[in-house]
Amino acid sequence: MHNDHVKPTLLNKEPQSTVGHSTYERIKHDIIFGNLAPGTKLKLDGLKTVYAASVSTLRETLNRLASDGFVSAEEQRGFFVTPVSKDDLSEIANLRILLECHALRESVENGDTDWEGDLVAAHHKLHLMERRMKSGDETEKELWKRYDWEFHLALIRACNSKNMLELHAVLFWKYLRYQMLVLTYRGDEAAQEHKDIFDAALARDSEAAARRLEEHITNGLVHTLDAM
Amino acid sequence: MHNDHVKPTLLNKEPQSTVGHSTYERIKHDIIFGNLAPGTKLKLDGLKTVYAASVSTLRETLNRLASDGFVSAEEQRGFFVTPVSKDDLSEIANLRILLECHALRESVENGDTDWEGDLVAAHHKLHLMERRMKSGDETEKELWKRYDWEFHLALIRACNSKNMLELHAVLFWKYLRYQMLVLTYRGDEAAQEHKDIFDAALARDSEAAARRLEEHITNGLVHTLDAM
DNA sequence: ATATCATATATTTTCCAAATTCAATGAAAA
DNA sequence: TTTTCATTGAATTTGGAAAATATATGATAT
Repeated sequence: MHNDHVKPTLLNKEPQSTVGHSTYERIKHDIIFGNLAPGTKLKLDGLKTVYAASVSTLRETLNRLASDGFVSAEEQRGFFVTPVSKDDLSEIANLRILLECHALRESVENGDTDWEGDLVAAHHKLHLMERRMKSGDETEKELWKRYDWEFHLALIRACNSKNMLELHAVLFWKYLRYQMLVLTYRGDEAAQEHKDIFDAALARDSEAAARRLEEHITNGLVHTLDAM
Repeated sequence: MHNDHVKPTLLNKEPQSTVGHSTYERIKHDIIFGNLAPGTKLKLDGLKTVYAASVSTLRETLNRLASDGFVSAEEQRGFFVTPVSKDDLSEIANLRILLECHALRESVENGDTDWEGDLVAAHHKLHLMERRMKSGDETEKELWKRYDWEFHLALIRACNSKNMLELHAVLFWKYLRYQMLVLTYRGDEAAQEHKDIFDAALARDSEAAARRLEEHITNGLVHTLDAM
């Protein structure tokens, strides 16, 4: 916890949640976690009542999501939740491998002490959560996936490329939608793979870390494809 | 010319240019080609008169461009043309190398006869243009860059990944903005490099093609960095 | 029956104006 | 002089209503 005793008026720049920003987050969340099924027509009137926002605000939101790829926009025919397909999933997984493994190598080679500290913390939190999941407590899948995300982010954070991190984030969440879609998990194996990657990263063995990360993603891909 | 004698009402789905779509293209173009300088504040009232569109339409456009990364949006403080920096340029170039070289290898290994044909055509058009540029005719830089783009796209088009092509397109245009910014060109060397890549691709030597492409992008990066 | 066309309904696209928030200016107090 | 506070003006954000377009329905003709 860094930012505790800050002057409330000076450094608090983020929580100014506008309607636009919060509906963006909400719709994105609903797409990723399956509340809005792939292919669903997103009629403005309907969304207006559900998300309590005006047409203008909703159109801004949907346009942003369309650029991200979570929503498909057809000129003069409205917006749809982007459909899913095995091909699309494979493409996303392969791009994730390409980008995330490269970023991981860079990160492992450049990461400083702060990076190591954050990584240890992230893995610890994920590890605790994975043990809870293992003992049958599946009530907090979303929290689990947040820790999963924060771990993978911590791994590559020291890659020194803002552009890389932005691209990777979009890929990660697109990939997550597929995981959420099939509703079948491989907690144990994934947990072990996380540990293996973590160990290699701390040992500063960038090649081993990248190799294990590629396996990790590939295994997840196969698992998800099988379940589709 | 493929689509000549088509029933005008049936297959003509694209040219339904809405105001939103065309202002998106225009503003994006103006950012890439420098008519809107990096850092410029994009005030809605101002844009309204220039682009002849309403505030709502403009906000949709700017939100899309913000997701693409051409515009920076600060909550409750409006929109700006995304600033430039040497670091950002390096990041973009490195990402382009990572993605485009990978896509090229895939494409060279999978491309069919149609791909080869399109590639030959694209290179021929680019080559003609490069000769015109060499002889001092710098009147049509934009057309030249379009052919450049179409050549690079033709190279990787057979990579079998829609997601890859979309990501690559954004990177290419971001990279192009920097080239346009410095206004100094290295026509001759680039032309030779294009030819070398082209030859390797046609010879189905994916590794050589990828190696030459990486050099091509690296050389361009160094050249642009020097000019900044 | 099938196809074609006109009408009516639904939906998207666009514009405008009210509401909110930020930035600049200047006055009053320390 | 410096800081603080209130006021004014400018810009963004939001909502809602008019215009343009697409979809559905039904009638007419082939």
